[in-house]
Amino acid sequence: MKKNVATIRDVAAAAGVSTATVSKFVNGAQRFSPAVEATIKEVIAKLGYRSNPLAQSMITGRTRSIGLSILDINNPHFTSIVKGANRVALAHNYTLLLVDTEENADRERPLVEALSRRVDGLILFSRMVESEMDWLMDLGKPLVYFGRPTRLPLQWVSSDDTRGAAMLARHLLSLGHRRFAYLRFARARRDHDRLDAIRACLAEHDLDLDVYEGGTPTSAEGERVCSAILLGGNPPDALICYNDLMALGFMKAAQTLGFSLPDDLSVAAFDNISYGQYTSPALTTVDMQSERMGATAMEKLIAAIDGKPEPETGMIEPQLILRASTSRRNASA
Amino acid sequence: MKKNVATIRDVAAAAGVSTATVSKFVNGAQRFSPAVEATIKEVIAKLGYRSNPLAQSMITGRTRSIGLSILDINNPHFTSIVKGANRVALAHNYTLLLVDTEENADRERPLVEALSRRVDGLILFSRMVESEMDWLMDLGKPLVYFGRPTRLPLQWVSSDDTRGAAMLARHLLSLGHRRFAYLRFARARRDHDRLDAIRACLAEHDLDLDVYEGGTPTSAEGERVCSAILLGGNPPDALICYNDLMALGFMKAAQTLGFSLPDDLSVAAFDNISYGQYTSPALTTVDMQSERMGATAMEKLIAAIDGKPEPETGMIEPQLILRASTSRRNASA
DNA sequence: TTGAAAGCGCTAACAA
DNA sequence: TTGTTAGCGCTTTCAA
Repeated sequence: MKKNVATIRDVAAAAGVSTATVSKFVNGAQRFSPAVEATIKEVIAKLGYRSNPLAQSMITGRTRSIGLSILDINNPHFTSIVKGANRVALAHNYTLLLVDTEENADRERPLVEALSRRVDGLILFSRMVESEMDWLMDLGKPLVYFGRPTRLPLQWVSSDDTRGAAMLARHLLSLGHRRFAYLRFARARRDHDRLDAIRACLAEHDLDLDVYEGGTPTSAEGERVCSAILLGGNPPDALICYNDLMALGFMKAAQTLGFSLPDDLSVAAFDNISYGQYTSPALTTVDMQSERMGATAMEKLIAAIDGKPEPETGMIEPQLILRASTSRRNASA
Repeated sequence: MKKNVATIRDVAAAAGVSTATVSKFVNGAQRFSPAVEATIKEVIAKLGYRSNPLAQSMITGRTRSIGLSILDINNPHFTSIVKGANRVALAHNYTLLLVDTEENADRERPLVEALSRRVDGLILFSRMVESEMDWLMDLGKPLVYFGRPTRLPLQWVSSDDTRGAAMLARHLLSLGHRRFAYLRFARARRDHDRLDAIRACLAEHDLDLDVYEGGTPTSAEGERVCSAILLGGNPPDALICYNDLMALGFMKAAQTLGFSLPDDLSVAAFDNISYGQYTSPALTTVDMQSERMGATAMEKLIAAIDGKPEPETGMIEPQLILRASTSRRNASA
């Protein structure tokens, strides 16, 4: 199996030129006499030579790869981000190195530190609290962060969660809902933005918000919490979930409990993962433009690597997607 | 931003020892006099030294990373595979490099060739026809292939598609269904196994199979094909789709067309992606054990890298998951 | 137990 | 247009 792969020296020897010449040829660095060009080309083909990217990187200091750290590869929100980032990376001839920290903040640092030595730049989704992220600055690599850092001078890309949550809350208010609940996921920073924005909207109408704690941002958790929300003595007529996954689980459990959606209550969430279309009722959601977020982050990072300025804001506008899981409040409910 | 990171020489100089000593210390290669050990440790901490994995790999020829090439990161089947593979890789202290070829066979070769130089081994999901895959053998790296190669002497991991499809077909037969249709995705090799197995089961009962061609293994394609299947003049009373994604799309479109599932027809598919639980009716499916497949592939690959024998078969047993999208044939239909 | 020295495969001045 | 030379940061004999 293990072949002894041809090195640049083998090519140089066989072609009767110096390694420098071969190197320049391979990198298209200059023009050559037809004779030399022909022989080099031929020898390379014959030997099946391909330059060793590791050796190349050692000298140039560039790896042509980008590290992307996400929180859960099974969450479609993140795969869309990866998709967007990957497209841009490919277009710029970069390879993507992916790390999945599995929502485990402790695992992040070692993984990212190891990753950082193999790439030209990093894009990070993190659950670490900002006060414990100073080490990021010592990595010595360009970096783009998902979310808005308050203290660290990091490049960032963020969805406008405040805006998105407000849009959703206002829409539900306009449908006549008055008893609101929010199923949160407090470890996410965006959760706090969403919660605050929803509260603010409701406050304008002198309405309260019931808040339920979700332990993980998953459909299983949505299922688990369902009975507490619906049978806990103070059922809402509109529920907002931290993300679509939780809403999917919640809706299934609610229907199992005999509730009818959206007649008994409206349900909505965030992300616009595609599977929200396939439930009954289909899920109303706030599209956070995951793929665009990934693409934007990658564009910013590559610009930073190339030393180009990127003054533009990294804030991404969300869009409200209305589907059948939200409807006008049922007067009889 | 760019720090000049400490090298092994900086450490050696500051500690008053040779680089060789530092190297051995870092790699835990031998024992040292307490004095030396203490100073080195101290200097490393002070300088924040971390060895450069690129330089290390150049010499040792090992990168401690694995390349994984998948067909579509937005397909939960593949993310589960990645999850499984990543778990095992992490446990063995390997980093995962991910490549998404986006169902584009032409893109595979350049991406995989580039990847192969940066990793110790490769795990491949491919849409290339086997007759055009000989170049894989020249990569000079251990390799595990998803699916069963007929000619190339590759290590492989595969789901037992023949078995899974037969289980599903027999179950539908036992429910009284007689008019079967299969929505295929012919570019996948597994599709042929499934098709053949379904045909064989039906043949035992002198039944035919209507076959519809899907262009992509996506929910959008399932939606698109729906009307042709249901309103094409020969509607089935049981439809099997190549994968869950297609079934999700199909079911939504069928309900939009006014069909009632599973009363008007039973629908089932393959993969057991989690979103099949959240549709109404929930989707009957064949669990292909995606996560296990990923884990098994990684285990085999790491064993191969370590030069250990791995004689065990890579065939993975599927499991039929019964849900509400399949039911006894409705006599009035 | 420690160090000197020779590279790994390649690029980047600088000369020719 | 081509070649010489000196490394990148590290490991690895081999000798001390």
